[in-house]
Amino acid sequence: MVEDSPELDAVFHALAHDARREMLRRLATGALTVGQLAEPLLMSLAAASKHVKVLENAGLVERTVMGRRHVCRLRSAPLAGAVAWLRFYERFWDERIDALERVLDRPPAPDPAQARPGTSDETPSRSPAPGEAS
Amino acid sequence: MVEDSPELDAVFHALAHDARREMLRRLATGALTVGQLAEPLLMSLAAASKHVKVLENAGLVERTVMGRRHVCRLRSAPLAGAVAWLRFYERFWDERIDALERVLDRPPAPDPAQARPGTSDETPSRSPAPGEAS
DNA sequence: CGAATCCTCAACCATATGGTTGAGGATAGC
DNA sequence: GCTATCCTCAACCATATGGTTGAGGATTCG
Repeated sequence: MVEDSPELDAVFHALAHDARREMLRRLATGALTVGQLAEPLLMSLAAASKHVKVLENAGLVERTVMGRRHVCRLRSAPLAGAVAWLRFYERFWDERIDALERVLDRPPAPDPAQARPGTSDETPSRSPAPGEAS
Repeated sequence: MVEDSPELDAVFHALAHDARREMLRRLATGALTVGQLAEPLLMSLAAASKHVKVLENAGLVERTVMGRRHVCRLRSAPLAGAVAWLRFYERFWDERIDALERVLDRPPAPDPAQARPGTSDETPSRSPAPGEAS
């Protein structure tokens, strides 16, 4: 029942550190070596190397060894899985759409599917929410 | 320098564990007590309680103490921030790989190794990326 | 060749995570 | 009041994370 998703674990974990998000952000502008990725970060090269490995482990970075340097490229496919997971909750923040649009500096999505809060078919033992009425 | 985002750190970290994602999934169907959240998980109540606290810390769960039970409600707003961050990378997995190539360094070769950054003083071309600061 | 460069590896350290158990505070129910 | 229930807290343990330094393999350059 408790469907395990080690892949999602790895992706979210990789994103849970600012240094790694920073690396991805910079990789979005083009391939970079480990040394270049490490440069702006205030940590040793070895530490940055570990972060790269975490990203690689999550499938977010692809490494190509070119002689003595390791060139890293962004592989964003795994992020799609993360977004897919998050998308499920979009309907729940509709009450705060304004907040969402404030963060997204882009025009909001038209209207994906349903914007209604939970009324769907999926009603997994919706317990009476004890204490709801006191 | 490396702009810190403790909020994003907390959200992504909260999502990086299957038990916590499972909790959010179930909370999407309605408010649940800590005990109910813990029930399907194969761990002690105390352990589940810690997970709830992690979610709470990330702002993903709102707790209302009702007598002796703690009722948890989903607060999905922080997820919007996570999605906003991820959305930036949509262009890269959206079959618009050409966009990547375009942003890629000046060398037009498809081989990322061509991103050969100078011999001595490399100058990684920094295209505008969100929140880029170094 | 010899030296500089890029990067990983291994050892080490401090702290965080994720789990357990046991104690117990606060309520609810009898 | 007494007891059962719900949940947190504290202590403890094992392992993971995130950082350091030092050694050194592999390349590239002079």
